[in-house]
Amino acid sequence: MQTSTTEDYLKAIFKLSGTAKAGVSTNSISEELSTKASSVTDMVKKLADKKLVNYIKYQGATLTKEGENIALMVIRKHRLWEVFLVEKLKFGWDEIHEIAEQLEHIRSPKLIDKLDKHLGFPKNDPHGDPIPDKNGVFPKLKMFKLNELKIGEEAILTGVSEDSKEFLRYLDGINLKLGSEIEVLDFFKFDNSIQVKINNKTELTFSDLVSKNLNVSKDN
Amino acid sequence: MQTSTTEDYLKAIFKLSGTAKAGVSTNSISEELSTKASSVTDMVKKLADKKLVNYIKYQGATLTKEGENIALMVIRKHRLWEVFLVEKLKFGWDEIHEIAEQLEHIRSPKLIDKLDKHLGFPKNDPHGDPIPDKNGVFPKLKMFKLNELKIGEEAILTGVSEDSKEFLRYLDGINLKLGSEIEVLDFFKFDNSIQVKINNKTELTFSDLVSKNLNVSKDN
DNA sequence: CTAGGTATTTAGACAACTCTAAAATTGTTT
DNA sequence: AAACAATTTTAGAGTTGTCTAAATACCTAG
Repeated sequence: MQTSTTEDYLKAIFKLSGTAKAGVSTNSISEELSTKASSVTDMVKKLADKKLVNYIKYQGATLTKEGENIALMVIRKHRLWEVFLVEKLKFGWDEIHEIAEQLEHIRSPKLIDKLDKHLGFPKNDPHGDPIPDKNGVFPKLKMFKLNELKIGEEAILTGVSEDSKEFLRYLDGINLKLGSEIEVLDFFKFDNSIQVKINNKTELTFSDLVSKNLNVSKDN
Repeated sequence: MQTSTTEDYLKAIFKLSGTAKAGVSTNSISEELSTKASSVTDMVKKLADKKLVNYIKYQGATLTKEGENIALMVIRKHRLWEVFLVEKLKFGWDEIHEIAEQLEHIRSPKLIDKLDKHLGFPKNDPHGDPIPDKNGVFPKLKMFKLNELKIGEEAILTGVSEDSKEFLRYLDGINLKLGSEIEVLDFFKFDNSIQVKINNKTELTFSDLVSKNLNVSKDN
């Protein structure tokens, strides 16, 4: 039975792994967890002893199958609790992360299944991030360009095709982030511009060029 | 900011204090928490340093005002989470204690207030135990004999006046325990017998003699 | 009122996780 | 390819909470 510290390390390594298969550096883990690099080295060795990570000196850490599974279950719990906090207890999106950081370590498989059911088996957390199912599988999402959606559809921003500095700075300026929820409000035929609502709050209009370069995902 | 171990110790001392003002013995605490007496001595000294308990060697520990307050808040959290688990997640009464033991240590004053509201400000947990309010005050309960209630009223069994073996065995037989909820369904004038529903489940009828000997408490 | 038993405390050690400071390794730059 | 910088690891130590074993205090039966 792993401690909550163990779970924090595995979650951090999972997050930092992304798509790359290279080892996650000691420094990046220490930054993610607000600890010192030397503490990370110690812990990663212990996790390697428990077969939760693969570790080669000076080359960082990767998760084993088992370590990844634990990380996914922690993420599942974190995101389900976030849904609970927002939907049921009416917390604002900004207030929930810290509380979910604590709740994610509650140990009881039955609890999390019942919570999942109580919430109606949500597929995404309030930030739009997907919630792994009980087998650790992320719900399958279909990828689109934003300009391929129809009026009324909602999707999550999952990437951009164009990554010039100007473009990224533009997205930053309008506070559009990976994971943001985009709802298509209207679509103007004459110039192919598109009116959207971001995160259920901000309404704005994108030119055809912008919307072509935004990759979004939609539940199926 | 106290650790969850600290909270466990304070809660244990609170429980063991009861009405008596005498110090709680080292041994009884160690039994309550499944640790060794020597560990308790160590911890109690540390709690005394933090002004959470009064401790005199060989004479046990009592809570300070501050220690008692923390204990009450932990109990409040524990019991509110128990209500949540039963009412919202549909757990059985027998399954919730262990989970609530974990949830009671989640730190966030706002969380517990919102949970309280979400649950409709319950006054009792599923076992019938009273839930302290946010100032640490137990809801005041009025004591009655069961036969003094009116039709439609609900109350919690808090004691018995008659404690013969037969009587207690009878209560045991019908699965009526301290903390059980009793709702008065009907009242028969001709023999003063009373029809009740126990824990929202079982309906049965008590003779006048039985109902006179059941002490119950009702919110005011 | 004292001997023996029980409860409690002390002493020393351990496990998990953290830190600082110093040493080792890698990698970058000219 | 040598030297400097950045990263990573090691060594040694601290904190919190636990344990075992031994010492001490308390209490009660004879």
